[in-house]
Amino acid sequence: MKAVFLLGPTASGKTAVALALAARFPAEIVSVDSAQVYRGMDVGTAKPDAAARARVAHHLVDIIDPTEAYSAGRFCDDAVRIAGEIITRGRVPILAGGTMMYFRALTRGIARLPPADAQVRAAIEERAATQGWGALHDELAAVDPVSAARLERGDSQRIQRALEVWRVSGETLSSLQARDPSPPQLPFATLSIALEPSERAVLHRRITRRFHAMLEAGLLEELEGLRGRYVLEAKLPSMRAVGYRQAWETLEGTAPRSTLAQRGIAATRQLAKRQLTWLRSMEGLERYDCLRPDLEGSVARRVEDFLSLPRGT
RNA sequence: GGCCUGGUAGCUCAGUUGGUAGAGCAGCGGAUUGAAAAUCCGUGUGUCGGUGGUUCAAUUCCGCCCCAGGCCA
Repeated sequence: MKAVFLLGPTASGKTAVALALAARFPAEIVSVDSAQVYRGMDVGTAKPDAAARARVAHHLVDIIDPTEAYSAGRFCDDAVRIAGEIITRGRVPILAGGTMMYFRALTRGIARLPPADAQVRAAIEERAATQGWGALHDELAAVDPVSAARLERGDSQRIQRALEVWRVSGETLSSLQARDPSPPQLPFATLSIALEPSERAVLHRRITRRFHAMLEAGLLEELEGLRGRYVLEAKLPSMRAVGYRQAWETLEGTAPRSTLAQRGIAATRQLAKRQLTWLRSMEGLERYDCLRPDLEGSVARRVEDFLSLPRGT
């Protein structure tokens, strides 16, 4: 009853490590990635290719359309269920990815809250458009002063969520969050491996190369195709994903094609920085320099110890 | 070779009627409870191209030099 968590920023080599592990013992990979859930968004999310997916089972990849939304709450339910099924099959679940809030929701628990309500969100957004988020922050302060004190006046997304919870459930976000604070016990023992670069500059170089490769692999064309198949909007979570947002701007003509690479690379670096901030604050991780030679081998030896397996070569 | 226009933060540029300078972007640090690849908060010393001169004081005015672009030969 064991599972492996593998976390790291974008371009840190998670996929290669996960596949190397799966080559050494029977395993299945559970993606912990808020963008790889979308069907058709392959190039920009660096999804594992068909060969890798034929070799090792991948879960929580291609599970919704880009018109839909996923969430940390759904991820927790899905991941716990799927990991259990993998264990039942006699294999080891490798939960690998870079969406750190999903990891945190899984390991520290997440309060039971009402799911998103598109109508309520639209109504709140409409009011924000005329009155500004400051007014909505004031409104939140009247009903849920604890949450309001925690949130910045400009934090539109969290103010909206707190008001949404209040309107949908009649209870405040802060009281619901305080209700069952104890983290749910995961039904398996875990080893958490974090991949972090010893030199940020090297990661930046990798990001640059990778984004250029994505453009050559047809990121822009992929998005054009998606726009033909689905009714998409810029505000959808899928279209806010790094790379797709910038490509969208170019297709709409609001930002020139000539700056696409530069904008996409910057957005990716900023993502990596936020991911590294998460990792620094997380406890209970075994940290590996993702730039070290033989990263796959050293992680594999540690994981084999954890699983009490005889060592591979 | 001559004339013109530029040379200020990593990049694009603003500015100082002479008192050593500031925006956007990037970068860096942080937060993070069903949108999280999201959303938000904080963070700006840089030989003001070089060198001489004028001045109490020059990045600012003047001379020369270097570099880039343009025009004329």
